[in-house]
Amino acid sequence: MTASISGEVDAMLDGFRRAIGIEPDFDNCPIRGVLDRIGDKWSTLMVLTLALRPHRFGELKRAIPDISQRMLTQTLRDLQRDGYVARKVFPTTPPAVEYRLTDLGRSLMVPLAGLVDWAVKTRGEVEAARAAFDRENV
Amino acid sequence: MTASISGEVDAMLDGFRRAIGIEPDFDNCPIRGVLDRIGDKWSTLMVLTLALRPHRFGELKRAIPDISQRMLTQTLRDLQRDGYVARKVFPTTPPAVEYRLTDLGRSLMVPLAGLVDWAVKTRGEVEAARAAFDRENV
DNA sequence: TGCCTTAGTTACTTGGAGGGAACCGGTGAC
DNA sequence: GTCACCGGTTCCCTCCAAGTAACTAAGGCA
Repeated sequence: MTASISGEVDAMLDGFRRAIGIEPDFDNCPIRGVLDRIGDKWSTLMVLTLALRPHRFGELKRAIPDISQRMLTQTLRDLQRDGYVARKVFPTTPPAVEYRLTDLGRSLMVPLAGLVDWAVKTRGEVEAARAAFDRENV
Repeated sequence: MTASISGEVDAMLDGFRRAIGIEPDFDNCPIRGVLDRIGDKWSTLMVLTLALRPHRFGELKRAIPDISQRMLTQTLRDLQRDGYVARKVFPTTPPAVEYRLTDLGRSLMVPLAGLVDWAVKTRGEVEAARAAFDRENV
């Protein structure tokens, strides 16, 4: 780990320094906007699943078995509202509805992949840190 | 946006496909572990603040004015437990406690920078999508 | 006639994240 | 003596994300 991890990080920190001064407005913060989505219980899993291929409503329910129907609908609506997911209705009977990632949704996969990659790589370190902490703090 | 965004994404999706089959265990999922941290209200802001420079407890409270003392302590303990933040006590009177990012914590800045960068870049698109959605759905 | 399907919606409930405020120990300054 | 300072801890309360379960529409099928 060098003193400066990467130019990208430095650029972000500059942006962050400015942000603290200029915009202490939490609700309009673009970072908070995406973090709230990333951070909720199902969004990421849903985006990841839809990245594999488009899914119908029932397919998603089967792909993510422990999600409730209520949260499935709500998460899809939220993702759709933000433009990450497109909803296409086929007026058949019974109705068929297909959900697929938009270009915007697919573009989220890039930073998300970075995060997932980091999580997998540092998994062991984090577990070790937790074990050490719990040992020291009875 | 091409058919395949990047090799990294493809690799992640492969990993994800395996994960759905092998490990449907939510609590031990390394992705969920980092997402829960990233997703909570104060962790990211705290990591970003500590990335600027080490801070004392009171400095953090002043840097993030609307955090409660309770959540400041709790978030710091969580970050410390996972090995992202190091806590150093100076046995002076009154006591001084310094918090700084560990190497592991600094390494998180890389994927985090990617996410922040993406959030800033796509901010307009998301806002437009929301406005369009709200217009169509009364 | 009644039961199956898909894709939802609605009402009720609960667990946990987070907020507010009071309290604490040790010490130096007034 | 008591006030302030720092870095917490503790208790209590509130609010919201999420879960559960029942209900819906429109048609196919037996």
